[in-house]
Amino acid sequence: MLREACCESSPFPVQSPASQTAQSPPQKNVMKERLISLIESALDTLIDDGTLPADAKRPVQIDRTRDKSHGDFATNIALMLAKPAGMKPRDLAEKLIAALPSDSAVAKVDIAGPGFINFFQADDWLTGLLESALADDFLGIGRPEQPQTVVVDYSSPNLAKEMHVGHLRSTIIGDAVVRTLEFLGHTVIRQNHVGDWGTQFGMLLAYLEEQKAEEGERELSRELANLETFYRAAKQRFDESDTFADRARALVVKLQSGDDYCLNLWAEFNQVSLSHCQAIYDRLGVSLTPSDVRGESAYNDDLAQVVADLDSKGLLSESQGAQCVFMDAFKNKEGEPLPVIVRKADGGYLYATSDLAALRYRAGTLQADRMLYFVDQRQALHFQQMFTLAKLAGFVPEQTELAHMGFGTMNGPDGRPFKTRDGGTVKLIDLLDEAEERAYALVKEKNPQLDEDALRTIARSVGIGAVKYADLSKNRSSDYIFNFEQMLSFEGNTAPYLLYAYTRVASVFRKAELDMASVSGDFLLNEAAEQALAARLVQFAEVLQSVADKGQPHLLSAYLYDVAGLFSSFYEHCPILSSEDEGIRNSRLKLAALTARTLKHGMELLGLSPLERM
RNA sequence: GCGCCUGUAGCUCAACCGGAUAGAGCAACGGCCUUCUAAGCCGUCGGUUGCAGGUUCGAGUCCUGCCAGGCGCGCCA
Repeated sequence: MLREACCESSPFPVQSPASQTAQSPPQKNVMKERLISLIESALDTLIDDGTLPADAKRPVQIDRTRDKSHGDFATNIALMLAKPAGMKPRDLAEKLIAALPSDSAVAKVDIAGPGFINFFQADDWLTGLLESALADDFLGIGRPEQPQTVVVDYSSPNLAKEMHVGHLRSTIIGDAVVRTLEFLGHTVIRQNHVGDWGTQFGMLLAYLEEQKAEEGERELSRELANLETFYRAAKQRFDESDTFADRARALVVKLQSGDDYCLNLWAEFNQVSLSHCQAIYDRLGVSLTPSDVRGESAYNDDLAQVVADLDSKGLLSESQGAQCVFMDAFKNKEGEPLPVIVRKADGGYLYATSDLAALRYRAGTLQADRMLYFVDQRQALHFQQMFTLAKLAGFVPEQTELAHMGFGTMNGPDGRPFKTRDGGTVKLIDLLDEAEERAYALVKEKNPQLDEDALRTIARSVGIGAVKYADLSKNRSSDYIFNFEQMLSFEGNTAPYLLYAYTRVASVFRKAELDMASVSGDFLLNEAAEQALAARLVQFAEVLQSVADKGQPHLLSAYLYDVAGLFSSFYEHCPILSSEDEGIRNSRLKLAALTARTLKHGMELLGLSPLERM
């Protein structure tokens, strides 16, 4: 049951970010850095002339404003320094502004409210950013000076069963972050840490063996077509027959000791199970491939060494027959030291042991600078222990960032864990089927004139996209309520709304028989709707950077929803093709082209499939 | 018992390192299609951010204590 907490009895699971390590450096923003150095220079001036005490210098905070009337960026530096300077914040702000070096990127500087300094960026600075985004394959996103190698552990289903809704969040969120990291220029190594090893495989192999003898290969493939049924049948045999159960236990031992016959049987089972997973990935448009699979079994040969190394580092102690590591930071229910058990009294290894082996492999062989684990929030304590221990034992260098990107549970409309009507686990395949069917009905209702192929294509993009987007648009660490009606709605922050916004842009160019790449002329941003859209478009890079830093794709969702809304507003208020003035027409076409590319790239990073028409 | 987490509008969700008037969508109500896809746009209504203190120029955000709920806590994964 790797990566899957026992989820039967947990209607309201934990919702915490609980990443124990520091985040990578703050996102770069050229304008921010520029303003910071201007402010620092002004501070130096005021310190030199004695207005400010010599120890007044501190990190300058500068943020984007929420309200356009406050300019584009604001700093609270005058508020922070007012007390040490013994001045009123607004008076200090005034002196700071007077001391600011002039800069062509800054059009205006204001004092507002209690003493905020607001910066208005110059129009030609903005249009310069727009031009460079439009001219660049990466939409103006610079390449990192030091690309990182990031190992991302995600999806990681249990191969004993079919994928169910519990695997959705890890798979989708992990994939969106992976795509974003790659787009930003980092090297990503996907690790699908599947659960392909453990006692339950004895039961499955025993049943597989039995079925092969009784039914022959053809029936067998039919039987395996539904892994859930197969698992249940095996479990039933295990429970009702002692001889079967004994055989199952014997098979586990043989399997783990490397018996060829067992390994072949095991490989056969896993191949079928993995092909089911891959079919889901393909259907979902998830970038995982068979070569990303490195399951629990891959670490089997390392487990003894992991324990031996812990021992040689003096970390290991025996408790009630088990090999344990006790760390001061972790206490149990009696307030006594809480062990990480790495070897059971019967000699068997555990989940923790293979995770330690994986950590060492990822740091050593894969040379990870950073490791991200997209695993259920309920395993927060486990990962805290693993990360602390891996560094303590020297399996992972101190400077490597280890982060558990935990996520909450997907609940049904009643706020309880999402289940079938009779309380069973919802298979992912069934969920996706229903999403596509619902989308198909909706699309057909809107556009009955479309042919079957077009309907199916649109329904796939909308249906699958809706399911993914519903997840990706929410804060990862919270639980969320899964609701088909809401996610398939054409209104609000949904996949259909975003997809539709893109088709409207695409349609402008189709109508005009123009190539998006061939837009020309200068940006002329006179209308409020144009300015608002433009100002938001140039923020793409910093949004992606924060998605990569925090592992929170909903930041990108929110951004794209915002861009789509600003475009829709622009589209209503600013005629593009019918504009009389050629300069304005060209400018609007350029804005539309950059919007289209931003929306398209953004949606693709989230794993949606944008459509040219719908 | 100890630890972690959550509580924001009737509902579903936002709110960047503590910043300015807590934002969207749905629902309700009212406008806009002879003009680039109305799957759209514009507007109105809706809040003691669970409660009480504290820190701060400033608190949904930090601290303390309550209330409600969830999750985790020795040989499962």
